[in-house]
Amino acid sequence: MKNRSITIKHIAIKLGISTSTVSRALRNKPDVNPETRAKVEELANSLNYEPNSIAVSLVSKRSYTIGVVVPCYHFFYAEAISGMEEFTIDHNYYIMICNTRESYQLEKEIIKKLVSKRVDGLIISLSRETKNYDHLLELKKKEIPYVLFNRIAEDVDTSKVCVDDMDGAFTAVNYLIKKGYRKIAHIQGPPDLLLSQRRKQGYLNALRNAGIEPSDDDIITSDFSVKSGRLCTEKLMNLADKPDAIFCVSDEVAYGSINWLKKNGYSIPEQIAVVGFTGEEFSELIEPPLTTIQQPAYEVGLKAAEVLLDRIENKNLPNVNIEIKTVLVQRNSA
Amino acid sequence: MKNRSITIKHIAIKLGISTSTVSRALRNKPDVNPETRAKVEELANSLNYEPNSIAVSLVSKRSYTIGVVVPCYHFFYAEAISGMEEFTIDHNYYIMICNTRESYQLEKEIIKKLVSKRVDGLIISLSRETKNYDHLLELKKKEIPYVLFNRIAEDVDTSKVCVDDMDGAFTAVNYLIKKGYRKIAHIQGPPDLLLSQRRKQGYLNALRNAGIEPSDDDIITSDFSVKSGRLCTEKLMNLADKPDAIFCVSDEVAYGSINWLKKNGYSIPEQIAVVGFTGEEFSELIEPPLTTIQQPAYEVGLKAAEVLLDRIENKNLPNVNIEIKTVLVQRNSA
DNA sequence: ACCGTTACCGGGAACGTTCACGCAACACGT
DNA sequence: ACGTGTTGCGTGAACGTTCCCGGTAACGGT
Repeated sequence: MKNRSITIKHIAIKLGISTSTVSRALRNKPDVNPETRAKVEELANSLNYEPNSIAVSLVSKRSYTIGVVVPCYHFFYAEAISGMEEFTIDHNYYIMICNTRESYQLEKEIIKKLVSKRVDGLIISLSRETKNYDHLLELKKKEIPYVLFNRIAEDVDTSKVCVDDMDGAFTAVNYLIKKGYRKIAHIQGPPDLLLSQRRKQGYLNALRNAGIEPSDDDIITSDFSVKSGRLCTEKLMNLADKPDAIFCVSDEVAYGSINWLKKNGYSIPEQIAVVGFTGEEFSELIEPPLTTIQQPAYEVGLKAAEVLLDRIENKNLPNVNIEIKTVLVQRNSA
Repeated sequence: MKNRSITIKHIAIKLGISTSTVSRALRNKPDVNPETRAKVEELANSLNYEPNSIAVSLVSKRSYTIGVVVPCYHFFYAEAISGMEEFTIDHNYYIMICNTRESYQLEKEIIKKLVSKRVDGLIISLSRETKNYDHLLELKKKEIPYVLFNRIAEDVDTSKVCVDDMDGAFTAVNYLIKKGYRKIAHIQGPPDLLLSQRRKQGYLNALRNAGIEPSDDDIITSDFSVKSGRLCTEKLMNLADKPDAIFCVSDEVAYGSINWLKKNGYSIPEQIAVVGFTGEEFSELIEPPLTTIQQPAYEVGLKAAEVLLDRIENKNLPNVNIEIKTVLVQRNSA
């Protein structure tokens, strides 16, 4: 009582022809009589035949599957994954998603497993712990194409897709300056992350560009969370020389910041302005609606998928380094 | 210059033994001399050998992959998928995620493709358009286990995991009644969705339970979006007999509702109360923080994965129908 | 009558594993 | 001397495809 799904062989036997002819007929290859082709197609249809893609993969050495490795399921990644999925499905690829939970160890294991599952390529956003890139070099050695996105590493030789963080930060801070704010603080992300560094650099550039000398006291480190947004804001507001504006590394940090400020009687944006970075769907729903730098997450995912698929189909395409521009969304928090 | 990854055969040849011995050695099977086993393991390690899981799948007829089909990438699904992924990865399964974008046609095609990819099972949340279940019956016929979650269909014979919507809605409305609200309106979801019906039923039950006769005018239909929350609220507040509380089918609808109410000068919760359903992360950040029914999305996903994996490992387990309880989160909007 | 071409089809190997057998070698007890 | 076990290993088929190669038959041209 074996649960055999129907194969090319069944069709061949039933029609009294060989499996190779059936195979040819089904894939619209030449060298098959139109009549036999019709008969094969008819039978295949009526039997609801579906080729076993495992077997196809074994011979073609292509799985039409790509591995996606993210460090968490933050809003940004959900959006980005949505973009990847939409692009890949239209090109007949499927995505396999894994979460490293910010662990370098897990990241290594997961990538290894995905390779053993013979994915055709990988789209990776590095974990917060990742400082060593040997596991990525291994991919290069095995000639498995991969693209880094969002959390990238500068000195890894591969294609990358991310947002122009420096430019986004510059725009945000510049906007604050134009609005008349002068004492602008920055709640930065984990300092070892490239995107944190870049956003901070944009912040510094904007200040210096306006002739304002940044102070170290005005830069404080968060971990992206709402809670740390609250904490950092508290510290900032206990400074002798209080800021009149805060540029936050992420929307969530900004939520925390606004939350603390309101609770402690500050009026936004009159007494103090807050600007975020991400452009979450909800940023417009909080009170006051958040002025923020919108990252096109969906587009980042889609682009990453596009770059990868190109490199899968054509292995010797050169690497690209795509930085997608952000857009400033002006609302009422600044 | 073929990019051959290393196989069991290479190891066999290099060691002068047969592939079956290597296979046995690597999988800790009996019938192999400890010495040869050691040699095999050593060589495999030094060559960084990873079994080709495609080939393994072909013979074992197991892919250790499960297909996840969702209608959109809403917050709830992102959370649920996170739960699935965490559970499955720990059991050495991988998930393949596809988005039907609320289309019945796409849902059918995607499921068919996933089957041809030989997934070991499926976790499905139905599209809004799905009224015909033939594609699910097809799965049953092929003996591919699948579980429905969240957007389930009552008359399909399979395992299901969802939230106890009726109970959640009852709790929410009952809470409003206890708080003294009497004229409670309901912004419902698309009426053909089972979860809409159940939440509405919970709402009705709570009212009748308190001796309040519900009025048809107080029930109005949304599509889950923030925008429709605004629209529905506007209609409700233009009624001759205005409600003093609104029970919303989702948090997003509640955001829209609150948004409209504030813009039009209503004070919450004094003049009118709003209660949501979902328990998004952001529901506590809006003004006023939203009282809502928290759906444990992560847990739903995890449970769905657990139920499916059980049924994959043991095909003749009976179906289960799991309803996970929600919890009322009391905040300031009611 | 001969040869070349074309159209159609089948045989068999290959992809990288696993698995059921079978077999040799040796040990043990009678 | 004989049977009986046990240990360790190899052979070959199987999983469901694709692909290379070769073969046959028919046809047309000289």
